[in-house]
Amino acid sequence: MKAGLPKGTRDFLPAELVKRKWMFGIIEEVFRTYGYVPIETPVLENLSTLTGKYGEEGDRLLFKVLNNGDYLTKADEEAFQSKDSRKFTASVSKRGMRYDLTVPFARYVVMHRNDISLPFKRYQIQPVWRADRPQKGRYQEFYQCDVDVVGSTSLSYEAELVQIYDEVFKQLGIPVEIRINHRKLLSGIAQIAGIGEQWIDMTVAIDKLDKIGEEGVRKELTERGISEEAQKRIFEFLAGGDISSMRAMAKGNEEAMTGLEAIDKVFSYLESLPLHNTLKFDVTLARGLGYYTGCIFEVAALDAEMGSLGGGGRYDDLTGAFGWSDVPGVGISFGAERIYDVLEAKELFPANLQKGPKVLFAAFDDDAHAFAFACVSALRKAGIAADLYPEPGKLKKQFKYADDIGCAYIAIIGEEEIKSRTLTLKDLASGSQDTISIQEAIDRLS
RNA sequence: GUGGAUGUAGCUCAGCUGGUUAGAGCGCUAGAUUGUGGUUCUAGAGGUCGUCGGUUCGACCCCGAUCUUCCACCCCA
Repeated sequence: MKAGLPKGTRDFLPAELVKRKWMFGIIEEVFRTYGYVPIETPVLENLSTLTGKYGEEGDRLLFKVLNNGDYLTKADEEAFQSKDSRKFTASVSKRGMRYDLTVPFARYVVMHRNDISLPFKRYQIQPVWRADRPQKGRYQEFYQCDVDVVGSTSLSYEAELVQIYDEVFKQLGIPVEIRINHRKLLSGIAQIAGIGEQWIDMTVAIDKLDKIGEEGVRKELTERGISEEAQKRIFEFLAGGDISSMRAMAKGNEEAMTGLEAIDKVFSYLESLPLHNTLKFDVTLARGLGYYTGCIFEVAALDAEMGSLGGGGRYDDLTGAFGWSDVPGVGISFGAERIYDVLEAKELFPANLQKGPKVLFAAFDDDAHAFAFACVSALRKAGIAADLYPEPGKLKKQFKYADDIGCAYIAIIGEEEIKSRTLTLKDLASGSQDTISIQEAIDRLS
Protein backbone atom coordinates (compact mmCIF):
# COMPACT_ATOMS: atom_id res chain seq x y z
CA MET A 1 0.00 0.00 0.00
CA LYS A 2 1.00 3.56 -0.55
CA ALA A 3 1.82 5.79 2.41
CA GLY A 4 -0.47 8.75 2.65
CA LEU A 5 -2.40 11.09 4.91
CA PRO A 6 -6.06 12.11 4.94
CA LYS A 7 -6.58 15.46 3.32
CA GLY A 8 -6.08 18.55 5.39
CA THR A 9 -3.79 16.80 7.90
CA ARG A 10 -0.01 16.80 8.18
CA ASP A 11 3.02 15.36 9.90
CA PHE A 12 5.55 17.60 11.60
CA LEU A 13 9.28 17.20 11.13
CA PRO A 14 11.56 17.81 14.13
CA ALA A 15 12.68 21.17 12.73
CA GLU A 16 9.05 22.34 12.52
CA LEU A 17 8.05 20.94 15.86
CA VAL A 18 10.88 22.73 17.66
CA LYS A 19 9.49 25.98 16.29
CA ARG A 20 5.90 25.10 17.11
CA LYS A 21 6.84 24.26 20.66
CA TRP A 22 8.66 27.55 21.03
CA MET A 23 5.53 29.37 19.86
CA PHE A 24 3.18 27.38 22.10
CA GLY A 25 5.60 27.92 24.98
CA ILE A 26 5.33 31.69 24.70
CA ILE A 27 1.55 31.58 24.46
CA GLU A 28 1.24 29.21 27.40
CA GLU A 29 3.59 31.23 29.57
CA VAL A 30 1.58 34.40 29.02
CA PHE A 31 -1.66 32.54 29.84
CA ARG A 32 -0.09 31.26 33.03
CA THR A 33 1.20 34.68 34.02
CA TYR A 34 -2.31 36.09 33.77
CA GLY A 35 -3.57 33.50 36.21
CA TYR A 36 -5.14 30.93 33.89
CA VAL A 37 -4.88 27.20 34.54
CA PRO A 38 -4.72 24.42 31.96
CA ILE A 39 -7.36 21.81 31.21
CA GLU A 40 -7.78 19.19 28.51
CA THR A 41 -10.85 17.52 27.07
CA PRO A 42 -11.21 14.42 24.87
CA VAL A 43 -11.05 14.43 21.08
CA LEU A 44 -14.45 12.78 21.00
CA GLU A 45 -17.60 14.35 22.32
CA ASN A 46 -21.17 13.16 22.13
CA LEU A 47 -22.69 14.44 18.92
CA SER A 48 -25.52 15.85 21.01
CA THR A 49 -22.96 18.09 22.73
CA LEU A 50 -21.67 19.44 19.43
CA THR A 51 -24.62 19.70 17.06
CA GLY A 52 -26.62 22.87 16.89
CA LYS A 53 -23.90 24.95 18.56
CA TYR A 54 -22.19 26.26 15.44
CA GLY A 55 -25.12 26.89 13.15
CA GLU A 56 -26.04 24.88 10.10
CA GLU A 57 -22.67 25.50 8.46
CA GLY A 58 -20.89 24.22 11.54
CA ASP A 59 -22.97 21.06 11.70
CA ARG A 60 -21.99 20.29 8.14
CA LEU A 61 -18.29 20.63 9.02
CA LEU A 62 -18.50 18.35 12.04
CA PHE A 63 -16.53 15.10 11.80
CA LYS A 64 -18.74 12.22 12.89
CA VAL A 65 -17.52 8.90 14.18
CA LEU A 66 -19.27 5.71 13.10
CA ASN A 67 -20.72 3.67 15.95
CA ASN A 68 -18.94 0.48 16.85
CA GLY A 69 -20.29 -3.00 16.49
CA ASP A 70 -23.33 -3.92 14.47
CA TYR A 71 -24.35 -0.37 13.82
CA LEU A 72 -26.35 -1.25 10.72
CA THR A 73 -28.93 -3.20 12.68
CA LYS A 74 -29.87 0.02 14.43
CA ALA A 75 -29.65 2.20 11.34
CA ASP A 76 -32.66 4.17 10.25
CA GLU A 77 -33.73 2.32 7.13
CA GLU A 78 -36.41 4.81 6.26
CA ALA A 79 -33.93 7.68 6.35
CA PHE A 80 -31.59 5.63 4.17
CA GLN A 81 -34.28 4.97 1.60
CA SER A 82 -35.31 8.61 1.47
CA LYS A 83 -31.64 9.69 1.30
CA ASP A 84 -32.03 11.81 4.42
CA SER A 85 -28.34 12.02 5.34
CA ARG A 86 -28.88 13.92 8.55
CA LYS A 87 -31.40 11.56 9.96
CA PHE A 88 -29.47 8.51 8.84
CA THR A 89 -26.22 9.82 10.28
CA ALA A 90 -27.88 10.34 13.62
CA SER A 91 -28.88 6.68 13.67
CA VAL A 92 -25.36 5.33 13.01
CA SER A 93 -23.18 7.91 14.76
CA LYS A 94 -23.44 9.13 18.30
CA ARG A 95 -19.99 10.70 18.66
CA GLY A 96 -18.08 13.40 16.85
CA MET A 97 -14.71 15.11 16.99
CA ARG A 98 -14.40 18.46 18.70
CA TYR A 99 -14.90 21.43 16.39
CA ASP A 100 -13.54 24.05 18.75
CA LEU A 101 -12.51 24.31 22.39
CA THR A 102 -15.27 26.57 23.65
CA VAL A 103 -18.25 24.22 23.49
CA PRO A 104 -16.35 21.33 25.11
CA PHE A 105 -15.31 23.84 27.78
CA ALA A 106 -18.93 24.78 28.40
CA ARG A 107 -19.76 21.09 28.83
CA TYR A 108 -16.76 20.78 31.15
CA VAL A 109 -17.85 23.68 33.33
CA VAL A 110 -21.31 22.22 33.81
CA MET A 111 -20.04 18.72 34.56
CA HIS A 112 -17.42 19.94 37.03
CA ARG A 113 -19.40 22.75 38.62
CA ASN A 114 -18.73 21.34 42.07
CA ASP A 115 -14.98 21.13 41.53
CA ILE A 116 -14.31 24.60 40.21
CA SER A 117 -14.66 28.04 41.76
CA LEU A 118 -16.03 30.96 39.83
CA PRO A 119 -14.68 32.94 38.21
CA PHE A 120 -12.89 30.03 36.59
CA LYS A 121 -9.97 30.99 34.37
CA ARG A 122 -8.73 28.25 32.10
CA TYR A 123 -6.55 27.84 29.06
CA GLN A 124 -6.55 24.96 26.63
CA ILE A 125 -4.15 24.18 23.79
CA GLN A 126 -5.37 21.24 21.73
CA PRO A 127 -6.17 20.31 18.13
CA VAL A 128 -9.67 20.64 16.71
CA TRP A 129 -11.17 19.13 13.55
CA ARG A 130 -13.29 20.60 10.80
CA ALA A 131 -14.36 18.93 7.56
CA ASP A 132 -13.70 22.15 5.68
CA ARG A 133 -12.17 22.29 2.23
CA PRO A 134 -8.45 22.84 2.87
CA GLN A 135 -6.51 25.81 1.58
CA LYS A 136 -3.23 27.35 2.54
CA GLY A 137 -3.30 27.98 6.29
CA ARG A 138 -6.57 26.07 6.54
CA TYR A 139 -6.50 22.49 7.62
CA GLN A 140 -8.94 19.83 8.76
CA GLU A 141 -6.84 19.26 11.86
CA PHE A 142 -5.40 22.34 13.53
CA TYR A 143 -4.48 23.67 16.93
CA GLN A 144 -6.32 26.30 18.86
CA CYS A 145 -5.12 28.06 21.98
CA ASP A 146 -8.07 29.27 24.02
CA VAL A 147 -8.27 31.34 27.18
CA ASP A 148 -11.65 31.86 28.77
CA VAL A 149 -13.00 33.05 32.07
CA VAL A 150 -16.47 32.05 33.19
CA GLY A 151 -18.56 33.27 36.05
CA SER A 152 -18.06 37.01 35.90
CA THR A 153 -19.43 39.90 33.89
CA SER A 154 -16.58 42.23 34.80
CA LEU A 155 -15.30 44.13 31.81
CA SER A 156 -11.84 44.06 33.39
CA TYR A 157 -11.58 40.59 31.87
CA GLU A 158 -12.12 42.01 28.41
CA ALA A 159 -9.29 44.43 29.11
CA GLU A 160 -7.15 41.58 30.46
CA LEU A 161 -7.69 39.52 27.33
CA VAL A 162 -6.66 42.48 25.18
CA GLN A 163 -3.47 42.61 27.25
CA ILE A 164 -2.92 38.91 26.64
CA TYR A 165 -3.24 39.34 22.88
CA ASP A 166 -0.91 42.31 23.08
CA GLU A 167 1.69 40.53 25.19
CA VAL A 168 1.74 37.32 23.14
CA PHE A 169 2.13 39.08 19.81
CA LYS A 170 4.73 41.41 21.25
CA GLN A 171 6.78 38.45 22.44
CA LEU A 172 6.35 36.66 19.13
CA GLY A 173 7.45 39.77 17.27
CA ILE A 174 4.32 40.10 15.12
CA PRO A 175 2.85 43.63 15.01
CA VAL A 176 -0.93 43.33 15.07
CA GLU A 177 -4.10 45.32 15.27
CA ILE A 178 -6.56 44.18 17.91
CA ARG A 179 -10.10 45.05 16.90
CA ILE A 180 -12.98 45.34 19.28
CA ASN A 181 -16.71 45.69 18.79
CA HIS A 182 -19.89 44.82 20.64
CA ARG A 183 -22.75 42.61 19.58
CA LYS A 184 -25.30 44.84 21.31
CA LEU A 185 -24.05 47.82 19.35
CA LEU A 186 -24.68 45.88 16.16
CA SER A 187 -28.16 44.81 17.16
CA GLY A 188 -28.82 48.37 18.33
CA ILE A 189 -27.85 49.76 14.95
CA ALA A 190 -30.22 47.30 13.33
CA GLN A 191 -33.00 48.49 15.64
CA ILE A 192 -32.25 52.10 14.81
CA ALA A 193 -32.43 51.20 11.13
CA GLY A 194 -35.76 49.52 11.79
CA ILE A 195 -34.57 46.01 10.97
CA GLY A 196 -34.04 44.62 14.45
CA GLU A 197 -35.11 41.15 13.37
CA GLN A 198 -32.50 41.02 10.64
CA TRP A 199 -29.55 42.22 12.66
CA ILE A 200 -27.52 39.09 11.93
CA ASP A 201 -28.00 39.52 8.16
CA MET A 202 -26.87 43.10 8.55
CA THR A 203 -23.86 42.11 10.61
CA VAL A 204 -22.66 39.45 8.16
CA ALA A 205 -22.88 41.97 5.33
CA ILE A 206 -21.12 44.91 6.97
CA ASP A 207 -18.36 42.62 8.21
CA LYS A 208 -17.20 42.51 4.60
CA LEU A 209 -16.96 46.28 4.25
CA ASP A 210 -13.17 46.43 4.02
CA LYS A 211 -13.18 43.55 1.56
CA ILE A 212 -15.97 44.34 -0.90
CA GLY A 213 -16.54 48.05 -0.24
CA GLU A 214 -19.73 49.98 0.35
CA GLU A 215 -21.22 49.04 -3.01
CA GLY A 216 -20.69 45.35 -2.34
CA VAL A 217 -22.20 45.61 1.12
CA ARG A 218 -25.25 47.45 -0.21
CA LYS A 219 -25.72 44.77 -2.82
CA GLU A 220 -25.53 42.06 -0.21
CA LEU A 221 -27.91 43.92 2.10
CA THR A 222 -30.39 44.20 -0.75
CA GLU A 223 -30.05 40.49 -1.47
CA ARG A 224 -30.80 39.82 2.17
CA GLY A 225 -33.99 41.83 1.84
CA ILE A 226 -32.95 44.99 3.66
CA SER A 227 -34.57 48.15 2.32
CA GLU A 228 -32.78 51.16 0.82
CA GLU A 229 -34.11 53.27 3.65
CA ALA A 230 -32.62 50.98 6.29
CA GLN A 231 -29.34 50.81 4.40
CA LYS A 232 -29.15 54.57 4.40
CA ARG A 233 -29.51 54.68 8.17
CA ILE A 234 -26.98 51.93 8.65
CA PHE A 235 -24.33 53.71 6.61
CA GLU A 236 -25.07 57.01 8.33
CA PHE A 237 -24.29 55.30 11.56
CA LEU A 238 -21.16 53.56 10.32
CA ALA A 239 -19.84 56.88 9.07
CA GLY A 240 -19.86 58.07 12.68
CA GLY A 241 -16.48 56.48 13.26
CA ASP A 242 -15.55 57.02 16.90
CA ILE A 243 -17.32 56.18 20.11
CA SER A 244 -18.40 59.67 21.11
CA SER A 245 -20.09 60.57 17.84
CA MET A 246 -21.81 57.21 17.75
CA ARG A 247 -23.01 57.81 21.26
CA ALA A 248 -24.76 60.94 20.05
CA MET A 249 -26.44 59.03 17.24
CA ALA A 250 -27.39 56.10 19.44
CA LYS A 251 -29.14 58.24 22.03
CA GLY A 252 -32.42 56.65 22.97
CA ASN A 253 -31.46 53.16 21.92
CA GLU A 254 -30.59 51.24 25.04
CA GLU A 255 -29.03 48.32 23.20
CA ALA A 256 -26.54 50.39 21.21
CA MET A 257 -25.71 52.53 24.24
CA THR A 258 -24.90 49.45 26.32
CA GLY A 259 -22.48 48.31 23.66
CA LEU A 260 -20.79 51.66 23.36
CA GLU A 261 -20.44 52.02 27.14
CA ALA A 262 -18.85 48.60 27.39
CA ILE A 263 -16.29 49.33 24.70
CA ASP A 264 -15.54 52.66 26.31
CA LYS A 265 -15.03 50.96 29.65
CA VAL A 266 -12.56 48.46 28.19
CA PHE A 267 -10.58 51.32 26.71
CA SER A 268 -10.60 53.14 30.03
CA TYR A 269 -9.13 50.14 31.86
CA LEU A 270 -6.22 50.23 29.45
CA GLU A 271 -5.84 54.00 29.37
CA SER A 272 -2.80 54.29 31.59
CA LEU A 273 -1.32 50.96 30.54
CA PRO A 274 0.11 51.45 27.09
CA LEU A 275 -0.10 48.52 24.68
CA HIS A 276 2.62 47.51 22.25
CA ASN A 277 0.06 46.93 19.53
CA THR A 278 -2.94 49.00 18.56
CA LEU A 279 -6.42 48.43 19.92
CA LYS A 280 -9.03 49.71 17.53
CA PHE A 281 -12.77 50.07 17.82
CA ASP A 282 -14.21 48.68 14.59
CA VAL A 283 -17.97 48.83 14.24
CA THR A 284 -17.89 46.58 11.18
CA LEU A 285 -16.31 43.67 13.04
CA ALA A 286 -18.78 40.79 13.25
CA ARG A 287 -17.28 37.35 14.14
CA GLY A 288 -19.07 34.24 13.08
CA LEU A 289 -20.07 32.14 16.02
CA GLY A 290 -23.56 32.68 17.21
CA TYR A 291 -23.00 32.54 20.93
CA TYR A 292 -21.27 35.89 21.37
CA THR A 293 -23.47 38.48 23.03
CA GLY A 294 -21.11 41.19 24.29
CA CYS A 295 -17.69 42.46 23.28
CA ILE A 296 -16.11 40.73 20.31
CA PHE A 297 -12.44 40.67 19.32
CA GLU A 298 -10.36 39.91 16.34
CA VAL A 299 -6.61 40.14 15.71
CA ALA A 300 -5.00 40.75 12.34
CA ALA A 301 -1.33 40.96 11.43
CA LEU A 302 -0.42 44.47 10.31
CA ASP A 303 2.04 43.63 7.56
CA ALA A 304 1.12 40.13 6.43
CA GLU A 305 -1.49 38.85 4.01
CA MET A 306 -3.24 36.50 6.36
CA GLY A 307 -6.74 36.06 7.68
CA SER A 308 -7.37 36.74 11.33
CA LEU A 309 -4.83 35.31 13.76
CA GLY A 310 -7.38 34.98 16.50
CA GLY A 311 -10.73 36.08 17.79
CA GLY A 312 -13.13 35.83 20.66
CA GLY A 313 -15.75 37.56 22.68
CA ARG A 314 -18.24 37.54 25.51
CA TYR A 315 -21.21 35.25 25.88
CA ASP A 316 -23.96 35.82 28.43
CA ASP A 317 -24.96 32.23 28.66
CA LEU A 318 -22.46 29.66 27.47
CA THR A 319 -23.65 26.78 29.58
CA GLY A 320 -27.40 27.19 29.23
CA ALA A 321 -27.57 24.50 26.58
CA PHE A 322 -26.18 22.05 29.15
CA GLY A 323 -28.69 22.94 31.81
CA TRP A 324 -26.89 25.58 33.86
CA SER A 325 -28.23 28.98 32.91
CA ASP A 326 -26.84 32.44 33.26
CA VAL A 327 -23.17 31.64 33.57
CA PRO A 328 -21.48 34.45 31.67
CA GLY A 329 -18.02 34.23 30.20
CA VAL A 330 -15.53 35.81 27.91
CA GLY A 331 -12.67 34.28 26.00
CA ILE A 332 -10.29 34.52 23.09
CA SER A 333 -8.55 32.10 20.80
CA PHE A 334 -5.20 32.07 19.01
CA GLY A 335 -5.01 30.42 15.59
CA ALA A 336 -1.75 28.54 15.92
CA GLU A 337 -1.37 27.50 12.28
CA ARG A 338 -1.74 30.99 10.89
CA ILE A 339 0.49 32.51 13.53
CA TYR A 340 3.10 29.88 12.65
CA ASP A 341 2.84 30.74 8.96
CA VAL A 342 3.35 34.43 9.70
CA LEU A 343 6.35 33.69 11.93
CA GLU A 344 7.80 31.52 9.18
CA ALA A 345 7.18 34.03 6.40
CA LYS A 346 8.73 36.85 8.41
CA GLU A 347 11.58 34.69 9.72
CA LEU A 348 10.75 35.51 13.29
CA PHE A 349 11.76 32.21 14.85
CA PRO A 350 14.94 32.45 16.93
CA ALA A 351 17.94 31.10 15.04
CA ASN A 352 19.31 29.19 18.01
CA LEU A 353 16.44 26.78 18.58
CA GLN A 354 18.20 23.52 19.35
CA LYS A 355 16.67 20.66 17.45
CA GLY A 356 19.23 17.88 17.92
CA PRO A 357 21.53 16.96 20.78
CA LYS A 358 24.12 19.53 21.73
CA VAL A 359 27.07 17.27 21.08
CA LEU A 360 27.70 14.13 19.04
CA PHE A 361 30.52 11.76 19.91
CA ALA A 362 32.56 10.33 17.09
CA ALA A 363 34.95 7.43 17.61
CA PHE A 364 37.74 5.99 15.46
CA ASP A 365 37.71 2.37 16.57
CA ASP A 366 36.03 -0.05 18.95
CA ASP A 367 38.13 0.93 21.98
CA ALA A 368 37.39 4.60 21.34
CA HIS A 369 33.69 3.78 20.90
CA ALA A 370 33.58 2.10 24.30
CA PHE A 371 35.29 5.08 25.94
CA ALA A 372 32.98 7.47 24.10
CA PHE A 373 29.99 5.53 25.43
CA ALA A 374 31.18 6.27 28.96
CA CYS A 375 31.78 9.93 28.11
CA VAL A 376 28.25 10.31 26.67
CA SER A 377 26.79 8.83 29.83
CA ALA A 378 28.72 11.31 31.95
CA LEU A 379 27.48 14.26 29.91
CA ARG A 380 23.89 13.00 29.95
CA LYS A 381 24.08 12.60 33.71
CA ALA A 382 25.06 16.27 33.84
CA GLY A 383 21.94 17.13 31.84
CA ILE A 384 23.61 17.79 28.52
CA ALA A 385 21.84 16.46 25.43
CA ALA A 386 24.51 14.17 24.00
CA ASP A 387 24.61 11.35 21.52
CA LEU A 388 27.06 8.79 20.18
CA TYR A 389 27.39 7.75 16.56
CA PRO A 390 26.48 4.07 16.57
CA GLU A 391 29.65 2.73 15.05
CA PRO A 392 33.26 3.85 14.90
CA GLY A 393 34.83 4.69 11.58
CA LYS A 394 35.21 7.45 9.05
CA LEU A 395 35.01 10.90 10.56
CA LYS A 396 33.49 12.36 7.42
CA LYS A 397 30.36 10.32 7.84
CA GLN A 398 30.08 11.16 11.52
CA PHE A 399 30.59 14.88 10.89
CA LYS A 400 27.89 14.85 8.30
CA TYR A 401 25.48 13.14 10.65
CA ALA A 402 26.24 15.76 13.33
CA ASP A 403 25.43 18.50 10.82
CA ASP A 404 22.25 16.79 9.69
CA ILE A 405 20.77 16.32 13.12
CA GLY A 406 21.67 19.86 14.15
CA CYS A 407 24.44 19.36 16.71
CA ALA A 408 26.41 22.38 17.81
CA TYR A 409 29.50 20.36 18.78
CA ILE A 410 31.25 17.15 17.90
CA ALA A 411 33.45 15.30 20.36
CA ILE A 412 36.17 13.18 18.82
CA ILE A 413 37.59 10.16 20.61
CA GLY A 414 40.70 8.33 19.41
CA GLU A 415 43.73 6.58 20.77
CA GLU A 416 45.25 9.73 22.24
CA GLU A 417 42.05 10.77 23.99
CA ILE A 418 41.65 7.34 25.59
CA LYS A 419 45.21 7.48 26.85
CA SER A 420 44.85 10.94 28.39
CA ARG A 421 41.18 10.45 29.43
CA THR A 422 40.16 13.50 27.38
CA LEU A 423 38.02 14.34 24.41
CA THR A 424 38.52 16.69 21.49
CA LEU A 425 35.60 19.09 21.43
CA LYS A 426 34.99 20.92 18.18
CA ASP A 427 32.57 23.79 17.69
CA LEU A 428 30.97 22.98 14.35
CA ALA A 429 29.99 26.54 13.56
CA SER A 430 33.34 28.21 14.22
CA GLY A 431 35.58 25.20 13.51
CA SER A 432 37.71 25.76 16.60
CA GLN A 433 38.60 22.76 18.76
CA ASP A 434 40.30 21.87 22.06
CA THR A 435 41.34 18.66 23.72
CA ILE A 436 39.93 18.85 27.25
CA SER A 437 38.85 16.66 30.14
CA ILE A 438 35.31 15.39 30.48
CA GLN A 439 34.70 17.70 33.42
CA GLU A 440 35.87 20.68 31.38
CA ALA A 441 33.55 19.61 28.58
CA ILE A 442 30.63 19.43 30.99
CA ASP A 443 31.41 22.91 32.29
CA ARG A 444 31.66 24.32 28.83
CA LEU A 445 28.48 22.75 27.49
CA SER A 446 26.14 23.29 30.42
C1' G B 1 -21.23 22.79 -0.32
C1' U B 2 -20.13 25.77 -5.54
C1' G B 3 -16.58 27.06 -9.48
C1' G B 4 -11.42 26.66 -11.35
C1' A B 5 -6.29 24.94 -11.61
C1' U B 6 -2.61 21.12 -10.23
C1' G B 7 0.16 16.19 -9.79
C1' U B 8 6.80 13.60 -13.78
C1' A B 9 13.33 11.12 -9.11
C1' G B 10 13.79 12.70 -1.88
C1' C B 11 13.09 18.42 -3.44
C1' U B 12 12.34 22.30 -7.49
C1' C B 13 11.01 21.62 -12.31
C1' A B 14 11.91 20.42 -18.15
C1' G B 15 9.71 16.77 -21.55
C1' C B 16 7.98 18.67 -29.30
C1' U B 17 1.29 17.93 -33.30
C1' G B 18 0.96 10.95 -29.24
C1' G B 19 6.51 7.43 -31.52
C1' U B 20 9.81 3.02 -28.83
C1' U B 21 16.29 3.63 -23.91
C1' A B 22 11.70 9.95 -19.52
C1' G B 23 15.87 14.44 -18.50
C1' A B 24 18.34 18.73 -15.55
C1' G B 25 19.77 21.17 -11.03
C1' C B 26 19.91 20.32 -5.91
C1' G B 27 19.97 16.25 -2.54
C1' C B 28 21.57 10.99 -1.67
C1' U B 29 25.59 6.83 -1.86
C1' A B 30 30.75 5.62 -2.83
C1' G B 31 35.68 7.17 -4.04
C1' A B 32 39.67 11.03 -4.62
C1' U B 33 40.89 12.14 1.30
C1' U B 34 42.95 5.59 6.92
C1' G B 35 42.53 11.98 13.05
C1' U B 36 38.45 16.50 10.97
C1' G B 37 32.22 18.28 8.03
C1' G B 38 29.89 22.37 5.23
C1' U B 39 34.47 23.56 -1.10
C1' U B 40 35.97 20.86 -5.55
C1' C B 41 36.32 16.59 -8.89
C1' U B 42 34.81 11.48 -10.48
C1' A B 43 31.45 7.50 -10.50
C1' G B 44 26.79 5.44 -9.01
C1' A B 45 21.83 4.54 -7.15
C1' G B 46 17.03 6.32 -7.49
C1' G B 47 10.64 6.80 -11.71
C1' U B 48 4.76 1.13 -12.30
C1' C B 49 5.03 9.79 -15.14
C1' G B 50 -0.95 10.56 -8.47
C1' U B 51 -4.44 6.13 -9.01
C1' C B 52 -8.01 3.27 -11.91
C1' G B 53 -10.22 2.71 -16.55
C1' G B 54 -10.87 4.10 -21.88
C1' U B 55 -9.28 5.68 -27.07
C1' U B 56 -4.98 4.14 -30.24
C1' C B 57 -0.61 -0.15 -33.83
C1' G B 58 1.57 2.90 -29.90
C1' A B 59 -0.18 7.33 -24.19
C1' C B 60 3.82 11.29 -19.52
C1' C B 61 0.96 13.65 -23.63
C1' C B 62 -5.93 12.64 -25.69
C1' C B 63 -10.82 11.22 -22.91
C1' G B 64 -13.53 9.70 -18.23
C1' A B 65 -13.61 8.74 -13.07
C1' U B 66 -11.18 9.21 -8.46
C1' C B 67 -7.64 11.12 -4.87
C1' U B 68 -4.06 15.07 -3.39
C1' U B 69 -2.50 19.98 -3.24
C1' C B 70 -3.63 24.99 -4.42
C1' C B 71 -6.98 29.32 -5.80
C1' A B 72 -11.80 32.05 -5.67
C1' C B 73 -16.62 31.72 -3.16
C1' C B 74 -19.23 29.94 1.41
C1' C B 75 -17.47 29.79 6.08
C1' C B 76 -13.54 30.35 9.22
C1' A B 77 -8.32 29.80 12.61
